Amino acid sequence: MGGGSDTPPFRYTAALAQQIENAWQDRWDREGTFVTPNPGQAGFDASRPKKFILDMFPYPSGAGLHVGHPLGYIATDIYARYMRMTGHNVLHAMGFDAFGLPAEQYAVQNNVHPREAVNRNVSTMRQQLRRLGLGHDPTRSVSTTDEDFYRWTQWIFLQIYHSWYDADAHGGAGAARPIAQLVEQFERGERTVPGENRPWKSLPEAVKRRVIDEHRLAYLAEVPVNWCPMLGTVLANEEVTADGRSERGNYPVYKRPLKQWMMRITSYAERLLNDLELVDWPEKVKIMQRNWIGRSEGAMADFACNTRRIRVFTTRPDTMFGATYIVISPEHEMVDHLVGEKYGNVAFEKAIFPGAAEMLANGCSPRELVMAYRAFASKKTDAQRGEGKDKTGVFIGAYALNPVNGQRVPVFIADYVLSGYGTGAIMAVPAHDERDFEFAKAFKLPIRDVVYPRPVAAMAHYALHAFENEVPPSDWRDELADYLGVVSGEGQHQRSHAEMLHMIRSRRDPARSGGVVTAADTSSPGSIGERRGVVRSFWLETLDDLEIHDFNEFRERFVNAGFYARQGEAFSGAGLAVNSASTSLKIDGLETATAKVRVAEYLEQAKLGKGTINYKLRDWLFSRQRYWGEPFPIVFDESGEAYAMPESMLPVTLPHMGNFQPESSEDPQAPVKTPLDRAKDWATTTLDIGFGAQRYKRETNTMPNWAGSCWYYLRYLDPKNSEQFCSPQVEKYWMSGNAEKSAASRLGVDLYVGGVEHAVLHLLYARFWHKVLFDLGHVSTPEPFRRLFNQGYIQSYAFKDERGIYVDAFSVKTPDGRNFMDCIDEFKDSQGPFTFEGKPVVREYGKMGKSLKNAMAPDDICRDYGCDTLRLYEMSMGPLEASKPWNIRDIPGSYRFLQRFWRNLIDEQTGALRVSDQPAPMELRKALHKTIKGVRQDMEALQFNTSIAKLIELNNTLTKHTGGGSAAPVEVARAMTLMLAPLAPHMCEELWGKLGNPKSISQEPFPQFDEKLVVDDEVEMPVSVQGKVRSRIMVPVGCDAKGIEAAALADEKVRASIEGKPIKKVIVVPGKMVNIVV
RNA sequence: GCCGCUGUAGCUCAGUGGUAGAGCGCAUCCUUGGUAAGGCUGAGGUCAUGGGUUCAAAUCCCAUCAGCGGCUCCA
Repeated sequence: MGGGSDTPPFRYTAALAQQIENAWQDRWDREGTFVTPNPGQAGFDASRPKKFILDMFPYPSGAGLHVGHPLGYIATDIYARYMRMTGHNVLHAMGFDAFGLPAEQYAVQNNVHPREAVNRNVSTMRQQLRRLGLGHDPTRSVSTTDEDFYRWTQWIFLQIYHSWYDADAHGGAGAARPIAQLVEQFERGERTVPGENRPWKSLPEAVKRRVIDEHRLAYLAEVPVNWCPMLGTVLANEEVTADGRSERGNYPVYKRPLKQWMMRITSYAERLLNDLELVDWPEKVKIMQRNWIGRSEGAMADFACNTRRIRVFTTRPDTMFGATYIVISPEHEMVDHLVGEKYGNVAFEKAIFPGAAEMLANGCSPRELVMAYRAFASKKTDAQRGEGKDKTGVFIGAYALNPVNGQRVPVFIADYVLSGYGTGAIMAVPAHDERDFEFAKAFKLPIRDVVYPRPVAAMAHYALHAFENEVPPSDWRDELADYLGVVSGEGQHQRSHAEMLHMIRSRRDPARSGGVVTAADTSSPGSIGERRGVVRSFWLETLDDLEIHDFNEFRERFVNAGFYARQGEAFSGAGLAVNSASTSLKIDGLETATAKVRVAEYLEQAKLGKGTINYKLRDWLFSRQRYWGEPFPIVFDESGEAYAMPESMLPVTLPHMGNFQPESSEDPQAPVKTPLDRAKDWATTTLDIGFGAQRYKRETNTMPNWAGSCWYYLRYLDPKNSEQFCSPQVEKYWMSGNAEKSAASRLGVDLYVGGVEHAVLHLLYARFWHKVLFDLGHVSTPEPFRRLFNQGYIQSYAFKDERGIYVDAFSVKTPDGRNFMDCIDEFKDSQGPFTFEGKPVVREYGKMGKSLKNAMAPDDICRDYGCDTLRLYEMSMGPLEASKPWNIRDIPGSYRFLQRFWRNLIDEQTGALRVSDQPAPMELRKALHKTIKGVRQDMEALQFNTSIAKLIELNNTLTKHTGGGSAAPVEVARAMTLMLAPLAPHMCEELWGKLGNPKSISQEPFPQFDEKLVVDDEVEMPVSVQGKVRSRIMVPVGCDAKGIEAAALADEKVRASIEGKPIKKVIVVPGKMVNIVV
């Protein structure tokens, strides 16, 4: 390492780095360097602004860290160190998300109890993180599995359980309120009981209870879940593969209704959406959350059917005149009531699905077909439902009435309508919805245009109202193309479409102008302009594309409202309503947006529906049939009623179980038993929860592993508090700040760094809990995470052998027998062949990971180079947010930079400091101050790669100085050490000590720059003639445009380029460049 | 299919209308004596492609191509 026996004794080698790093890590621990006091505690400085810096909660993997994991941790550490050096109180801690499936699976596979596995893995991970020199506050570390932690997770669950969502609060924005307030309102008659005519007091207890439970933000409901009988548990959607099998074990997964705890996150949909505007997050993540919440404006409309009404949801009420049939989901509860006795004669297909034809031939009834179709549809998993887009379905032998025109339309069931979205029923508008179009085509149902974009509307107008001279045998296609060009011409859109059509048409009326457009018309619509020829040929091409050749056929399309049927695809964009009039409502000619409003108004008036807002977001399924999770603080009495346990009984501790594995079965209908059901002594208990001592059964489901990560950041603030989950004063300081600042700076965590894979679920769930706590007055900010930053992944190559199994990527050889990993650059685009133990392997590229057998442990790099080198390398790989390939060959570059810097300050032979008190030469000093300015900016913006590049450049400048035999000026040495300290803290601590400072460098102020020293007094400016750079001139910084112009024109090379031609124009941008136009 | 991001030196990336840049790698030479060492100097670019706007485009606009990510019968 670092040379042979000749290596100078005090060179910065791996061995020296290790020695320095160990010494400083010990000293940081000993002195509690990174312990951060809370308000009111000794050492707390209230005058400093706060920074709460947070990493996404890691799961303590048994596999240990690889070099990809700490990328974000190193970044937040650098940022935290920089903030400490710029006068902030910094809170930066690290805890462990140790409940959940991965921990349980690890325990099963390694045959240890999860508790033991977690303890072991946490301590390994703490060691690894410590080795990276991360300056976390060790006193604030928490684990979700600590009783002292999950006691408060249960407490928050109770807060949610004891709350309801008052949609009227805050002028309609809504807020969570204690459920006791709801009961008071009912009692005082201030609020009517939904679905009840009787006053609250006269209601039976059971009804009261049902009403209250239906309002709770945490509630029990029977919902379809992903049930995997072989694993004996429900699975989250992301744990189910595309083929409807479990990710682990590849077992079949079924949809099965189960009674589960739910969280009413849908109540918060609007606020979760709107408050995204308050936070400084990557736009990408905001978009993902918006899509997930999936707000859509539309209308509910009731289609009368027999004596009942089918309620549909649509985002396009303006197309209601084009609704030619109705589709409801196969599981829709109304199907049984609506299904007809027998089929009459119809002009469309009655049923399409495997076996349907035979059934129809045998004269099966609608009911029988419905049953058969339901069986067919339920066999498909969600994923399979989406696979083939071929439409299937069954006409149920009933008709409904279209509320806008009274038209009788057939009712179908089809699995392309999902029961969980909207009302589970749609009006089908085949001309303006792709799915409906496909279905209508398959079932031979009518497809009727009701919206045309402007050009098509113009075509329709032309087709239906053409003058004699515009139809065959005249050259009508030319006329039409010309006319379309005019209609679609620039500046025409301000006019109403109808107005414009009228104007243009009347001008072309042969009765008026003789069919000749005169030159007098050239400035008004319909005129002859310069570009008419080009525009006309464009429209002729369009007519060709639309296969418009025969006038009568063309006209027929519009007479039958069958333009899109003929086109073969739906038009789902906005345009103008057509063919949309009845005796009660007429929207022809209205723009889509206006038409939507008009139809919604009509529906409301006619009591047939109303405008409404729908969300894709569903309530959050909060139960897991697992052992390794937080128990619910809930018990059931003998009749099965649920009761919350009082706060005083928390925590409800998880019983120790030797066998904690879930029960598996091959029968998808086998009764669901959770592991905790088997803990008989625990599952049944005698308690006094306010009704005297009674026997109760405990809730034996556990919480999902999202629960702990929903609020862990709040516990970092006050980790040892045994009275509250967090004291309000402490919460207020770290989340809202001490001063009266702008709203933006009061929004919680100042920087939250983590992978984009948590863009939706974790961040949405955590925001939801935080908002509930905010509404109930437990936290001071409406949002938990003000600034979010997604670090990229470290990627690497992976190799699979013939069996498709990953092989150790570090043993893969190139064709010439070298290790692939040592020469990635050369073989980046090569196809190999690559071999592992002589056998051919296939290369892949992706995220680094243990399972891909391409992971490199940070410990190895620390051993070979020191962790300062590793930190520096990881940060200089590229922008933090970018994913980038790990390339071991680039690490020595970072290592050598540290060596060069060290050598600039330290005599490698004696180990003595080698700096001089002489002032730095002006050039060096200027370079220093420019660097300080740049590094400060880069640090704030988390652009550590560029701040490192700037420091390398400065070090190169310094090397030129010291290379001449001079010692580094102390002002440069000090400033550079301080600037490098957040990035390579151990080396800089050491140098800082040698520079005569007893205090840890982490407490020292970051260098300031002198504004005067970052500007040059002379700048070089390029002079270009006709846009080409011909020369460069030096001008003083303050020089005005005239002076610069004179200097430029005086330049010889410039004069040569001008060649005496007359000068038309001289453009001078002071400080930037001169351009001479001749 | 839809949405988003990216495309600049061999590699990883800076560069928000005004001079094409950094680090690493590579090459020459010097020091060092055999190396993942130090220093000097240097080569290396159709800024993905094609149009447009402008005195001036890597940068702004439009289209296309390639790569990556997310969502996907969401009415």
